[in-house]
Amino acid sequence: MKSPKVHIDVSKELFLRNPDSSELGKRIITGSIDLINELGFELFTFKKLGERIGSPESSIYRYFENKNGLLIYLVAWYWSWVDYKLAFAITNITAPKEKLKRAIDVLVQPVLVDYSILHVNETMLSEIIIKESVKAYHTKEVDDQNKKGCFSQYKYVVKRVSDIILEVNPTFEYPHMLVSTIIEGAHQQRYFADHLPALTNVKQNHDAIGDFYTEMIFKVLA
Amino acid sequence: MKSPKVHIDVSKELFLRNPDSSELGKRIITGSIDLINELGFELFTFKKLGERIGSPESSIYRYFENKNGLLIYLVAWYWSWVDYKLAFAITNITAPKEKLKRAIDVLVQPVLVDYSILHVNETMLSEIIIKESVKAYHTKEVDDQNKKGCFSQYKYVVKRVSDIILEVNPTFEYPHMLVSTIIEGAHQQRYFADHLPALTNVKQNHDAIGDFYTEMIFKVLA
DNA sequence: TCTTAAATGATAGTATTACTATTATATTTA
DNA sequence: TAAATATAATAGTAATACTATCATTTAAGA
Repeated sequence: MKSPKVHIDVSKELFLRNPDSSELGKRIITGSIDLINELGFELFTFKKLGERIGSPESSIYRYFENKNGLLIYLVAWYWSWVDYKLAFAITNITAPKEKLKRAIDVLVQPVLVDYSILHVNETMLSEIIIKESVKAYHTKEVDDQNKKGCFSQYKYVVKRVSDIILEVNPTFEYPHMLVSTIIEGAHQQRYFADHLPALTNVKQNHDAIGDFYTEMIFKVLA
Repeated sequence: MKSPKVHIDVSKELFLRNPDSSELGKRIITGSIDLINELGFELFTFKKLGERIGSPESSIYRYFENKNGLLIYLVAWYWSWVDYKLAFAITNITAPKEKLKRAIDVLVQPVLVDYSILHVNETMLSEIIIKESVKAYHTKEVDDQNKKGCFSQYKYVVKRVSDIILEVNPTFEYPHMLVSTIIEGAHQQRYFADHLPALTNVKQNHDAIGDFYTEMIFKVLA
């Protein structure tokens, strides 16, 4: 449902009750983005979220099984939104290399503008993705959740960009690997730049991370 | 202290009491590697570890502040061990490209042989690193722990390989970024191959991950 | 508009987790 | 042999991660 009034849909395995369908649901999403950002995912609890939004935690449990389920929802929402941005960024572009360049930009550039679609602060959400998204799938339940389709939004983004890569170089053997390396790498390097700078190379007044990965992808495909 | 009887040292910010200095300490390490592998880090607790090794949890708390501290110790031990393997792999090699090739191999090839230095099952530990190590530094305490030097073993490995990169190409601007991208990328792709194969490209009877990253690094440096 | 169903709020309760504290008993060291 | 140190055994606490119940509000259908 991508209409001018942008609405991001995620599949129904991702929640018990659709948070998009009620006021409380929307407060849960808005509030959780705020609170995870403030406390970090480990210290974030449904109890605290309930206090923040003025509702009992038992009500939040009607929307999500647990806090990991909520994180998976946020991650899926994010990738669904990125997919929308991707589609928009490459519409009417026919030259494969230019298409790829624009796609990479969407993936590796930081989200600075707050698009504020509905009740979601995308800038803040993208920071959560950088800091916490690995925790969404590094769990014991990953295989079950994958079977249910919890990660299909992310997979779809990877597939979409992989297809562009194959337009640029149809014989390249590792398109998915290259795309997921770049996506995860860019997130990780932004995290390192903030917390473990010895693991990266940050330059003043210049987006080293974006440059590095853009350069890398074209060299690998050459 | 790298002698023929290999002994891996980690700095003393990483524990309350050195687990290497007592029988109980060694059982804590051996047992935790077993149990984290079995349960995953989330379900792993000091209580369960105590039951496994036949000691009360309060005794384990004398060695480590909490389970995150223990994970940081295991990760640091691992990188200290990798650094030893690296030093060994490149001794007496003078050609920079050959040196780099050997270093990359140490970083991206899976740990299949159980070297069984002391009480540590390195193969199992390397699986923990792949699945759980991101949780060691994706926390609210990362900056404090970094200041204390908890991650210096990892940083040292990155620096060592970065220096080889600069031997191959002295003008390359992002050596640390390239090394950490490859290390984290290789781990992540092994995880994806097992749990989210749509995000990677696995080939039968052929180490795609090793090939991909080796090829990548030389193309980027060319 | 009245009736019923559905969602929410208020409250309570449980098992587990993540610790801290205390004391007795081994074990090591001086 | 005494003194210091480490471990075991046990208990206890606050917080977490839920589940359950029931009254009340809100929304939807006839």
